[in-house]
Amino acid sequence: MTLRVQNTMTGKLDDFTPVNPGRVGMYVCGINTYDDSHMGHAKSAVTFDVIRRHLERRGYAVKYVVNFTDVEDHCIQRANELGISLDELAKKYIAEYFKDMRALGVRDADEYPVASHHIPEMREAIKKLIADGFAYASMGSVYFKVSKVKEYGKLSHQSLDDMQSSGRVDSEEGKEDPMDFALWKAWKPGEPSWDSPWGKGRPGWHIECSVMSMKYLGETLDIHGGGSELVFPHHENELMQSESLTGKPFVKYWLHGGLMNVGAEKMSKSLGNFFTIKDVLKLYEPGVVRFFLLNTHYRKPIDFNDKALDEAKLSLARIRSTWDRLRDTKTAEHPNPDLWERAKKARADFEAAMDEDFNTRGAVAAVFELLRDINKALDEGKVCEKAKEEAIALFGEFDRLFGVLAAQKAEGDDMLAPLMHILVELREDARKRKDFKAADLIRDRLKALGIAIEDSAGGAKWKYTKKPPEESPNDI
RNA sequence: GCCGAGGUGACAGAGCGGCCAUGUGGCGGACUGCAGAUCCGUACACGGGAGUUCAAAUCUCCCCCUCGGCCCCA
Repeated sequence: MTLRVQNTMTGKLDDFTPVNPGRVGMYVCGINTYDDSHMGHAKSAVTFDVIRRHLERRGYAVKYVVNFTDVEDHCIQRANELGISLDELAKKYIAEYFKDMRALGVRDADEYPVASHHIPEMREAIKKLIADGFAYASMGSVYFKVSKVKEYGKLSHQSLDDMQSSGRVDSEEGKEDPMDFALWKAWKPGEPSWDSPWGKGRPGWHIECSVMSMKYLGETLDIHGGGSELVFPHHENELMQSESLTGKPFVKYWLHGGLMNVGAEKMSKSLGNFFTIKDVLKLYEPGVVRFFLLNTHYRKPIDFNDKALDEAKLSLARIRSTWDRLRDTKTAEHPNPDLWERAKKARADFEAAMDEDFNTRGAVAAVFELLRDINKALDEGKVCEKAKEEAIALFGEFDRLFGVLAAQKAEGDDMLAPLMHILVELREDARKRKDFKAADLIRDRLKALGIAIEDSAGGAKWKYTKKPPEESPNDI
Protein backbone atom coordinates (compact mmCIF):
# COMPACT_ATOMS: atom_id res chain seq x y z
CA MET A 1 0.00 0.00 0.00
CA THR A 2 1.25 3.44 -0.81
CA LEU A 3 1.70 6.21 1.65
CA ARG A 4 -0.32 9.29 0.88
CA VAL A 5 0.10 12.74 2.34
CA GLN A 6 -2.03 15.84 2.23
CA ASN A 7 0.09 18.43 0.47
CA THR A 8 -0.69 22.09 1.08
CA MET A 9 0.87 22.97 -2.26
CA THR A 10 -1.43 20.79 -4.36
CA GLY A 11 -4.29 20.82 -1.90
CA LYS A 12 -4.64 17.10 -2.40
CA LEU A 13 -3.63 13.75 -1.02
CA ASP A 14 -0.49 12.96 -2.98
CA ASP A 15 1.29 9.63 -3.24
CA PHE A 16 4.52 9.91 -1.34
CA THR A 17 7.66 9.28 -3.35
CA PRO A 18 10.80 10.96 -2.08
CA VAL A 19 13.25 12.65 -4.40
CA ASN A 20 15.92 10.06 -3.64
CA PRO A 21 14.48 6.57 -3.33
CA GLY A 22 14.65 5.28 0.22
CA ARG A 23 15.69 8.57 1.73
CA VAL A 24 13.66 11.41 3.14
CA GLY A 25 14.80 14.91 3.97
CA MET A 26 12.46 16.59 6.38
CA TYR A 27 12.56 20.12 7.79
CA VAL A 28 10.25 21.46 10.46
CA CYS A 29 10.06 24.96 11.87
CA GLY A 30 11.11 24.94 15.48
CA ILE A 31 10.82 27.65 18.09
CA ASN A 32 11.91 31.18 18.71
CA THR A 33 14.29 31.06 21.61
CA TYR A 34 12.84 33.58 24.01
CA ASP A 35 10.50 31.63 26.27
CA ASP A 36 9.39 28.20 27.45
CA SER A 37 7.59 26.07 24.89
CA HIS A 38 3.85 25.70 25.20
CA MET A 39 1.37 23.01 24.24
CA GLY A 40 1.09 24.35 20.71
CA HIS A 41 4.76 23.61 20.24
CA ALA A 42 4.22 20.21 21.80
CA LYS A 43 1.52 19.43 19.25
CA SER A 44 3.79 20.30 16.38
CA ALA A 45 6.75 18.44 17.81
CA VAL A 46 4.83 15.27 18.62
CA THR A 47 3.06 15.34 15.26
CA PHE A 48 6.25 15.45 13.27
CA ASP A 49 7.96 13.05 15.64
CA VAL A 50 5.30 10.49 14.79
CA ILE A 51 5.44 11.27 11.08
CA ARG A 52 9.16 10.74 11.18
CA ARG A 53 8.78 7.49 13.11
CA HIS A 54 6.26 6.18 10.65
CA LEU A 55 8.50 6.99 7.71
CA GLU A 56 11.33 5.15 9.43
CA ARG A 57 9.12 2.19 10.19
CA ARG A 58 8.36 2.04 6.50
CA GLY A 59 12.06 1.73 5.84
CA TYR A 60 13.03 5.25 4.83
CA ALA A 61 16.30 6.71 6.06
CA VAL A 62 15.03 10.01 7.39
CA LYS A 63 17.18 13.05 7.92
CA TYR A 64 15.26 15.32 10.22
CA VAL A 65 16.15 18.96 10.74
CA VAL A 66 14.55 21.39 13.19
CA ASN A 67 15.69 24.98 13.41
CA PHE A 68 15.96 27.52 16.21
CA THR A 69 15.28 31.16 15.48
CA ASP A 70 17.30 33.32 17.82
CA VAL A 71 17.22 36.59 15.87
CA GLU A 72 13.83 38.25 15.74
CA ASP A 73 11.86 40.92 17.55
CA HIS A 74 10.76 38.92 20.58
CA CYS A 75 14.23 37.55 21.22
CA ILE A 76 15.80 40.97 20.90
CA GLN A 77 13.30 42.52 23.24
CA ARG A 78 13.66 39.77 25.80
CA ALA A 79 17.44 39.81 25.71
CA ASN A 80 17.39 43.56 26.23
CA GLU A 81 15.01 43.24 29.16
CA LEU A 82 17.22 40.67 30.80
CA GLY A 83 20.38 42.52 29.90
CA ILE A 84 21.94 39.46 28.27
CA SER A 85 23.09 38.66 24.77
CA LEU A 86 20.95 36.95 22.17
CA ASP A 87 23.32 34.05 22.40
CA GLU A 88 22.88 33.63 26.14
CA LEU A 89 19.13 33.87 25.79
CA ALA A 90 19.13 31.28 23.03
CA LYS A 91 21.30 28.89 25.02
CA LYS A 92 18.93 29.06 27.95
CA TYR A 93 15.78 28.40 25.98
CA ILE A 94 17.31 25.79 23.73
CA ALA A 95 18.25 23.89 26.87
CA GLU A 96 14.68 24.25 28.15
CA TYR A 97 13.35 23.09 24.81
CA PHE A 98 15.41 19.92 24.98
CA LYS A 99 14.22 19.24 28.51
CA ASP A 100 10.60 19.59 27.42
CA MET A 101 10.97 17.52 24.27
CA ARG A 102 12.79 14.70 25.96
CA ALA A 103 10.25 14.69 28.77
CA LEU A 104 7.59 14.31 26.08
CA GLY A 105 9.43 11.44 24.46
CA VAL A 106 10.13 13.37 21.27
CA ARG A 107 13.17 11.92 19.60
CA ASP A 108 16.04 14.26 18.82
CA ALA A 109 16.31 15.61 15.31
CA ASP A 110 19.49 14.97 13.33
CA GLU A 111 20.36 18.65 13.10
CA TYR A 112 19.32 21.73 15.01
CA PRO A 113 20.66 24.70 13.07
CA VAL A 114 20.56 28.06 14.83
CA ALA A 115 19.85 31.17 12.77
CA SER A 116 22.59 33.39 14.14
CA HIS A 117 25.20 30.76 13.30
CA HIS A 118 24.35 31.00 9.62
CA ILE A 119 24.71 34.70 8.93
CA PRO A 120 27.50 34.27 6.35
CA GLU A 121 25.42 31.80 4.34
CA MET A 122 22.46 34.16 4.49
CA ARG A 123 24.58 37.05 3.24
CA GLU A 124 25.75 34.96 0.32
CA ALA A 125 22.20 33.97 -0.54
CA ILE A 126 21.05 37.58 -0.44
CA LYS A 127 23.95 38.67 -2.63
CA LYS A 128 22.99 36.08 -5.19
CA LEU A 129 19.34 37.13 -5.13
CA ILE A 130 20.38 40.73 -5.80
CA ALA A 131 22.75 39.70 -8.56
CA ASP A 132 20.02 37.69 -10.24
CA GLY A 133 17.58 40.54 -10.01
CA PHE A 134 15.23 39.06 -7.43
CA ALA A 135 16.09 41.53 -4.73
CA TYR A 136 17.21 45.11 -4.27
CA ALA A 137 19.00 47.06 -1.58
CA SER A 138 17.34 50.16 -0.27
CA MET A 139 18.17 52.38 2.69
CA GLY A 140 20.38 49.76 4.30
CA SER A 141 17.82 46.97 3.94
CA VAL A 142 17.36 44.40 1.23
CA TYR A 143 13.94 43.43 -0.06
CA PHE A 144 12.72 40.56 -2.14
CA LYS A 145 10.98 41.76 -5.26
CA VAL A 146 7.69 39.91 -5.24
CA SER A 147 6.65 41.11 -8.69
CA LYS A 148 9.67 39.31 -10.11
CA VAL A 149 8.23 35.87 -9.48
CA LYS A 150 5.12 34.96 -11.39
CA GLU A 151 4.20 32.17 -9.02
CA TYR A 152 3.96 34.25 -5.88
CA GLY A 153 1.08 32.87 -3.84
CA LYS A 154 1.22 29.33 -5.20
CA LEU A 155 1.56 27.75 -1.77
CA SER A 156 -1.08 29.80 0.04
CA HIS A 157 -3.30 29.80 -3.05
CA GLN A 158 -3.64 33.52 -3.27
CA SER A 159 -2.91 35.86 -6.10
CA LEU A 160 -0.94 39.06 -5.75
CA ASP A 161 -4.04 40.96 -6.76
CA ASP A 162 -6.02 39.39 -3.92
CA MET A 163 -3.37 40.28 -1.44
CA GLN A 164 -2.93 43.81 -2.68
CA SER A 165 -6.62 44.48 -2.46
CA SER A 166 -6.72 42.93 1.00
CA GLY A 167 -5.84 46.14 2.75
CA ARG A 168 -2.44 44.83 3.69
CA VAL A 169 -0.57 47.96 2.77
CA ASP A 170 2.02 48.41 5.47
CA SER A 171 4.17 50.46 3.21
CA GLU A 172 7.60 50.39 4.77
CA GLU A 173 10.06 53.06 3.84
CA GLY A 174 12.28 52.02 1.01
CA LYS A 175 10.08 49.27 -0.36
CA GLU A 176 9.27 49.47 -4.02
CA ASP A 177 6.08 47.51 -3.47
CA PRO A 178 4.22 46.97 -0.21
CA MET A 179 4.21 43.22 -0.85
CA ASP A 180 8.00 43.03 -0.97
CA PHE A 181 9.50 41.48 2.13
CA ALA A 182 12.79 41.96 3.93
CA LEU A 183 15.77 39.70 3.39
CA TRP A 184 18.02 41.96 5.41
CA LYS A 185 16.90 44.57 7.90
CA ALA A 186 18.91 47.76 8.42
CA TRP A 187 20.21 48.26 11.94
CA LYS A 188 18.06 50.10 14.43
CA PRO A 189 19.22 51.45 17.79
CA GLY A 190 19.05 48.84 20.53
CA GLU A 191 19.34 45.93 18.15
CA PRO A 192 22.20 43.54 17.64
CA SER A 193 23.74 43.62 14.20
CA TRP A 194 26.09 41.97 11.77
CA ASP A 195 28.14 43.56 9.02
CA SER A 196 27.03 43.26 5.46
CA PRO A 197 27.62 44.83 2.06
CA TRP A 198 24.46 46.88 2.70
CA GLY A 199 25.53 48.21 6.05
CA LYS A 200 25.10 46.67 9.46
CA GLY A 201 21.83 44.97 10.22
CA ARG A 202 20.20 41.60 10.72
CA PRO A 203 18.59 38.96 8.55
CA GLY A 204 14.88 38.91 7.79
CA TRP A 205 12.62 36.22 9.12
CA HIS A 206 12.36 33.89 6.14
CA ILE A 207 15.85 33.71 4.73
CA GLU A 208 17.24 31.63 7.60
CA CYS A 209 14.95 28.72 6.83
CA SER A 210 15.79 28.77 3.14
CA VAL A 211 19.48 28.80 3.84
CA MET A 212 19.56 26.31 6.68
CA SER A 213 17.17 23.79 5.21
CA MET A 214 19.04 23.63 1.93
CA LYS A 215 22.39 23.54 3.66
CA TYR A 216 21.48 20.38 5.55
CA LEU A 217 19.05 18.73 3.18
CA GLY A 218 19.96 19.83 -0.31
CA GLU A 219 18.10 22.02 -2.75
CA THR A 220 14.89 20.03 -2.76
CA LEU A 221 13.40 18.88 0.53
CA ASP A 222 10.97 16.02 0.60
CA ILE A 223 8.93 17.32 3.50
CA HIS A 224 8.62 20.74 5.01
CA GLY A 225 6.37 20.94 8.03
CA GLY A 226 5.02 23.45 10.47
CA GLY A 227 1.86 24.86 11.97
CA SER A 228 -0.80 26.05 9.59
CA GLU A 229 -0.34 29.66 10.64
CA LEU A 230 3.03 29.59 8.90
CA VAL A 231 1.68 28.97 5.43
CA PHE A 232 1.53 32.66 4.77
CA PRO A 233 3.66 34.62 4.76
CA HIS A 234 6.54 32.58 6.14
CA HIS A 235 6.46 29.46 4.00
CA GLU A 236 5.28 31.29 0.91
CA ASN A 237 8.20 33.71 1.14
CA GLU A 238 10.66 30.99 2.01
CA LEU A 239 9.53 29.09 -1.06
CA MET A 240 9.91 32.06 -3.39
CA GLN A 241 13.38 32.90 -2.14
CA SER A 242 14.59 29.35 -2.31
CA GLU A 243 13.37 28.63 -5.79
CA SER A 244 14.69 31.96 -7.02
CA LEU A 245 18.03 30.96 -5.56
CA THR A 246 18.28 27.51 -7.08
CA GLY A 247 15.83 27.41 -9.95
CA LYS A 248 14.71 24.06 -8.61
CA PRO A 249 11.63 22.93 -6.72
CA PHE A 250 12.21 23.69 -3.05
CA VAL A 251 9.85 21.26 -1.35
CA LYS A 252 7.99 18.24 -2.60
CA TYR A 253 5.43 17.92 0.18
CA TRP A 254 4.28 20.74 2.43
CA LEU A 255 2.66 19.42 5.62
CA HIS A 256 0.79 21.77 7.91
CA GLY A 257 -0.67 20.88 11.28
CA GLY A 258 -3.79 22.28 12.90
CA LEU A 259 -3.38 24.62 15.83
CA MET A 260 -3.89 24.16 19.53
CA ASN A 261 -6.89 26.13 20.67
CA VAL A 262 -8.03 27.29 24.04
CA GLY A 263 -11.75 27.74 23.84
CA ALA A 264 -12.38 29.53 20.60
CA GLU A 265 -8.92 30.97 20.13
CA LYS A 266 -5.60 29.53 19.17
CA MET A 267 -3.03 29.13 21.89
CA SER A 268 -0.26 31.64 21.39
CA LYS A 269 2.30 33.68 23.17
CA SER A 270 0.90 36.92 21.91
CA LEU A 271 -2.60 36.16 23.14
CA GLY A 272 -1.20 35.08 26.50
CA ASN A 273 -3.53 32.08 26.70
CA PHE A 274 -0.86 29.43 26.68
CA PHE A 275 0.00 26.52 28.92
CA THR A 276 3.61 25.49 29.04
CA ILE A 277 4.67 21.91 28.51
CA LYS A 278 6.28 21.95 31.92
CA ASP A 279 3.06 22.94 33.66
CA VAL A 280 1.01 20.33 31.86
CA LEU A 281 3.53 17.61 32.63
CA LYS A 282 3.14 18.37 36.31
CA LEU A 283 -0.42 17.10 36.10
CA TYR A 284 -0.35 14.54 33.31
CA GLU A 285 2.29 12.02 32.47
CA PRO A 286 4.01 12.23 29.08
CA GLY A 287 2.22 9.22 27.63
CA VAL A 288 -1.15 10.79 28.37
CA VAL A 289 -0.13 14.08 26.80
CA ARG A 290 1.12 12.33 23.66
CA PHE A 291 -2.02 10.26 23.44
CA PHE A 292 -4.13 13.38 23.82
CA LEU A 293 -2.24 15.06 21.00
CA LEU A 294 -2.43 12.04 18.71
CA ASN A 295 -6.07 11.37 19.36
CA THR A 296 -6.98 13.83 16.64
CA HIS A 297 -5.72 13.93 13.09
CA TYR A 298 -2.71 16.26 12.99
CA ARG A 299 -4.25 18.65 10.49
CA LYS A 300 -7.16 19.43 12.76
CA PRO A 301 -7.13 21.86 15.61
CA ILE A 302 -7.32 20.52 19.16
CA ASP A 303 -9.02 22.28 21.98
CA PHE A 304 -6.88 22.27 25.07
CA ASN A 305 -8.84 21.47 28.21
CA ASP A 306 -8.61 19.19 31.21
CA LYS A 307 -11.63 17.16 30.18
CA ALA A 308 -9.93 16.04 26.99
CA LEU A 309 -6.73 15.25 28.85
CA ASP A 310 -8.65 13.24 31.42
CA GLU A 311 -10.38 11.30 28.70
CA ALA A 312 -7.05 10.56 27.07
CA LYS A 313 -5.84 9.27 30.42
CA LEU A 314 -8.76 6.88 30.77
CA SER A 315 -8.53 5.60 27.21
CA LEU A 316 -4.83 5.04 27.51
CA ALA A 317 -5.25 3.25 30.82
CA ARG A 318 -7.54 0.81 29.10
CA ILE A 319 -5.02 0.04 26.39
CA ARG A 320 -2.24 -0.39 28.92
CA SER A 321 -4.28 -2.66 31.10
CA THR A 322 -5.02 -5.04 28.23
CA TRP A 323 -1.42 -4.85 27.13
CA ASP A 324 -0.31 -5.94 30.60
CA ARG A 325 -2.85 -8.73 30.81
CA LEU A 326 -1.89 -9.98 27.38
CA ARG A 327 1.80 -10.17 28.12
CA ASP A 328 1.19 -12.00 31.39
CA THR A 329 -1.30 -14.49 30.08
CA LYS A 330 -0.58 -18.16 29.69
CA THR A 331 -1.53 -19.11 26.17
CA ALA A 332 -4.22 -21.65 25.46
CA GLU A 333 -3.29 -24.94 23.85
CA HIS A 334 -6.09 -24.87 21.35
CA PRO A 335 -5.50 -22.60 18.42
CA ASN A 336 -7.84 -19.67 18.09
CA PRO A 337 -7.76 -18.90 14.38
CA ASP A 338 -10.57 -16.40 14.69
CA LEU A 339 -8.66 -14.24 17.13
CA TRP A 340 -5.54 -14.58 15.06
CA GLU A 341 -7.40 -13.35 11.99
CA ARG A 342 -8.79 -10.42 13.89
CA ALA A 343 -5.35 -9.48 15.15
CA LYS A 344 -3.99 -9.60 11.63
CA LYS A 345 -6.83 -7.44 10.41
CA ALA A 346 -6.24 -4.93 13.19
CA ARG A 347 -2.60 -4.67 12.18
CA ALA A 348 -3.54 -4.13 8.57
CA ASP A 349 -6.12 -1.51 9.53
CA PHE A 350 -3.58 0.20 11.72
CA GLU A 351 -1.05 0.45 8.90
CA ALA A 352 -3.66 1.54 6.39
CA ALA A 353 -4.72 4.37 8.67
CA MET A 354 -1.15 5.54 9.16
CA ASP A 355 -0.51 5.37 5.44
CA GLU A 356 -3.44 7.65 4.78
CA ASP A 357 -1.87 10.94 5.76
CA PHE A 358 -0.78 9.68 9.17
CA ASN A 359 -4.28 9.15 10.49
CA THR A 360 -3.36 8.44 14.10
CA ARG A 361 -6.93 8.52 15.27
CA GLY A 362 -7.91 5.84 12.79
CA ALA A 363 -4.92 3.80 13.90
CA VAL A 364 -5.99 4.04 17.52
CA ALA A 365 -9.45 2.84 16.55
CA ALA A 366 -7.87 -0.31 15.10
CA VAL A 367 -6.13 -0.91 18.42
CA PHE A 368 -9.36 -0.52 20.37
CA GLU A 369 -11.17 -2.79 17.98
CA LEU A 370 -8.76 -5.58 18.76
CA LEU A 371 -8.75 -4.70 22.42
CA ARG A 372 -12.29 -5.92 22.82
CA ASP A 373 -11.55 -9.24 21.17
CA ILE A 374 -8.42 -9.72 23.20
CA ASN A 375 -10.12 -8.96 26.50
CA LYS A 376 -12.88 -11.37 25.71
CA ALA A 377 -10.45 -14.12 24.81
CA LEU A 378 -8.43 -13.30 27.88
CA ASP A 379 -11.53 -13.63 30.08
CA GLU A 380 -12.24 -16.99 28.50
CA GLY A 381 -8.64 -18.17 28.51
CA LYS A 382 -8.66 -18.59 24.77
CA VAL A 383 -5.62 -16.64 23.66
CA CYS A 384 -3.47 -18.99 21.63
CA GLU A 385 0.22 -18.52 20.98
CA LYS A 386 -0.16 -17.36 17.41
CA ALA A 387 -2.85 -14.82 18.23
CA LYS A 388 -0.85 -13.57 21.17
CA GLU A 389 2.19 -13.03 18.99
CA GLU A 390 0.20 -11.16 16.42
CA ALA A 391 -1.52 -8.98 18.99
CA ILE A 392 1.73 -8.21 20.75
CA ALA A 393 3.16 -7.23 17.40
CA LEU A 394 0.36 -4.73 16.95
CA PHE A 395 0.90 -3.26 20.40
CA GLY A 396 4.60 -3.10 19.61
CA GLU A 397 4.03 -1.17 16.40
CA PHE A 398 1.58 1.08 18.16
CA ASP A 399 4.09 1.88 20.84
CA ARG A 400 6.99 2.36 18.46
CA LEU A 401 4.94 5.03 16.80
CA PHE A 402 2.97 6.63 19.60
CA GLY A 403 5.39 6.04 22.45
CA VAL A 404 2.66 5.91 25.07
CA LEU A 405 2.52 2.43 26.55
CA ALA A 406 5.18 2.64 29.20
CA ALA A 407 3.45 3.99 32.27
CA GLN A 408 5.24 6.40 34.47
CA LYS A 409 6.70 4.57 37.42
CA ALA A 410 6.03 5.56 40.94
CA GLU A 411 9.23 7.24 41.93
CA GLY A 412 11.84 5.78 44.19
CA ASP A 413 9.84 3.14 45.98
CA ASP A 414 11.25 -0.26 45.24
CA MET A 415 9.70 -1.29 48.53
CA LEU A 416 6.22 -0.70 47.21
CA ALA A 417 5.88 -3.99 45.38
CA PRO A 418 6.83 -6.29 48.28
CA LEU A 419 4.74 -4.25 50.70
CA MET A 420 1.77 -4.39 48.39
CA HIS A 421 2.23 -8.11 48.13
CA ILE A 422 1.79 -8.42 51.86
CA LEU A 423 -1.29 -6.22 51.92
CA VAL A 424 -2.90 -8.07 49.06
CA GLU A 425 -2.25 -11.35 50.83
CA LEU A 426 -3.74 -10.13 54.09
CA ARG A 427 -6.77 -8.89 52.25
CA GLU A 428 -7.21 -12.14 50.36
CA ASP A 429 -7.10 -13.92 53.66
CA ALA A 430 -9.76 -11.65 55.13
CA ARG A 431 -11.97 -12.26 52.12
CA LYS A 432 -11.67 -15.98 52.53
CA ARG A 433 -12.86 -15.61 56.10
CA LYS A 434 -15.72 -13.46 54.74
CA ASP A 435 -14.38 -10.57 56.75
CA PHE A 436 -15.41 -8.08 54.09
CA LYS A 437 -15.21 -5.18 56.47
CA ALA A 438 -11.48 -5.65 56.84
CA ALA A 439 -11.03 -6.33 53.15
CA ASP A 440 -12.89 -3.19 52.17
CA LEU A 441 -11.00 -1.12 54.68
CA ILE A 442 -7.70 -2.12 53.11
CA ARG A 443 -9.01 -1.37 49.66
CA ASP A 444 -10.47 2.00 50.60
CA ARG A 445 -7.39 3.18 52.42
CA LEU A 446 -5.15 2.22 49.53
CA LYS A 447 -7.45 3.94 47.11
CA ALA A 448 -7.05 7.15 49.06
CA LEU A 449 -3.31 6.77 48.58
CA GLY A 450 -3.72 6.36 44.84
CA ILE A 451 -3.48 2.59 44.62
CA ALA A 452 -6.34 0.57 43.21
CA ILE A 453 -7.01 -3.05 44.14
CA GLU A 454 -8.92 -5.11 41.64
CA ASP A 455 -10.17 -8.59 42.40
CA SER A 456 -10.35 -11.15 39.68
CA ALA A 457 -10.58 -14.88 39.27
CA GLY A 458 -6.82 -15.19 39.12
CA GLY A 459 -6.27 -13.30 42.36
CA ALA A 460 -6.19 -9.65 43.24
CA LYS A 461 -4.09 -7.14 41.35
CA TRP A 462 -3.01 -3.69 42.33
CA LYS A 463 -2.05 -0.74 40.26
CA TYR A 464 -0.75 2.70 40.83
CA THR A 465 -3.20 5.43 39.93
CA LYS A 466 -2.09 8.96 40.22
CA LYS A 467 -4.02 10.83 42.84
CA PRO A 468 -6.47 13.36 41.50
CA PRO A 469 -4.83 16.76 41.29
CA GLU A 470 -5.38 19.01 44.27
CA GLU A 471 -5.64 22.05 42.09
CA SER A 472 -8.90 22.95 40.50
CA PRO A 473 -8.90 21.58 36.96
CA ASN A 474 -9.28 25.07 35.61
CA ASP A 475 -5.95 26.02 37.02
CA ILE A 476 -3.92 23.81 34.84
C1' G B 1 -12.94 41.84 1.68
C1' C B 2 -9.67 37.83 -0.21
C1' C B 3 -7.40 32.82 0.68
C1' G B 4 -7.41 28.21 3.42
C1' A B 5 -9.48 24.49 6.82
C1' G B 6 -13.86 22.92 9.00
C1' G B 7 -19.27 22.14 10.66
C1' U B 8 -20.77 14.14 12.39
C1' G B 9 -24.60 11.29 18.07
C1' A B 10 -24.29 13.98 25.41
C1' C B 11 -19.02 15.17 24.53
C1' A B 12 -14.47 13.88 21.79
C1' G B 13 -13.43 12.12 16.98
C1' A B 14 -12.67 8.74 12.15
C1' G B 15 -15.08 7.88 7.65
C1' C B 16 -15.95 11.06 2.43
C1' G B 17 -21.10 7.15 -2.73
C1' G B 18 -24.23 1.43 -0.47
C1' C B 19 -21.79 -2.19 4.97
C1' C B 20 -20.56 -1.56 12.88
C1' A B 21 -16.00 3.61 13.14
C1' U B 22 -13.68 4.29 17.72
C1' G B 23 -13.21 6.54 22.67
C1' U B 24 -15.31 8.87 27.21
C1' G B 25 -20.00 9.22 29.41
C1' G B 26 -25.72 7.27 29.75
C1' C B 27 -29.05 3.15 30.20
C1' G B 28 -29.96 -2.39 30.72
C1' G B 29 -27.60 -7.10 31.60
C1' A B 30 -23.53 -10.95 32.74
C1' C B 31 -19.54 -11.70 36.29
C1' U B 32 -18.46 -10.10 41.69
C1' G B 33 -19.72 -10.52 48.91
C1' C B 34 -19.43 -5.38 47.23
C1' A B 35 -16.48 -2.30 44.15
C1' G B 36 -13.38 -2.26 40.04
C1' A B 37 -11.75 -4.36 35.63
C1' U B 38 -13.85 -7.10 31.58
C1' C B 39 -17.72 -8.71 28.33
C1' C B 40 -22.80 -8.52 26.02
C1' G B 41 -26.84 -5.44 24.58
C1' U B 42 -28.88 -0.46 23.85
C1' A B 43 -30.13 4.81 22.88
C1' C B 44 -28.29 9.31 20.69
C1' A B 45 -25.70 11.50 13.96
C1' C B 46 -24.10 13.63 9.89
C1' G B 47 -25.25 22.89 9.81
C1' G B 48 -29.62 24.46 6.29
C1' G B 49 -31.83 24.31 1.30
C1' A B 50 -31.96 22.58 -3.75
C1' G B 51 -29.92 18.96 -7.21
C1' U B 52 -27.15 14.36 -9.33
C1' U B 53 -27.81 8.91 -8.34
C1' C B 54 -31.16 2.73 -7.90
C1' A B 55 -28.34 4.59 -3.46
C1' A B 56 -25.37 10.77 -0.26
C1' A B 57 -22.16 12.56 6.22
C1' U B 58 -19.93 11.11 1.62
C1' C B 59 -20.63 14.24 -5.31
C1' U B 60 -22.62 19.46 -7.43
C1' C B 61 -24.68 24.40 -6.48
C1' C B 62 -26.46 28.16 -3.06
C1' C B 63 -26.84 29.86 1.96
C1' C B 64 -25.54 30.04 7.28
C1' C B 65 -21.87 29.45 11.09
C1' U B 66 -16.78 28.51 13.31
C1' C B 67 -11.53 28.61 13.21
C1' G B 68 -6.91 30.05 10.89
C1' G B 69 -3.98 33.41 7.50
C1' C B 70 -3.41 38.50 5.19
C1' C B 71 1.92 42.48 11.76
C1' C B 72 4.56 38.38 15.05
C1' C B 73 3.42 32.96 16.02
C1' A B 74 4.45 25.42 15.84
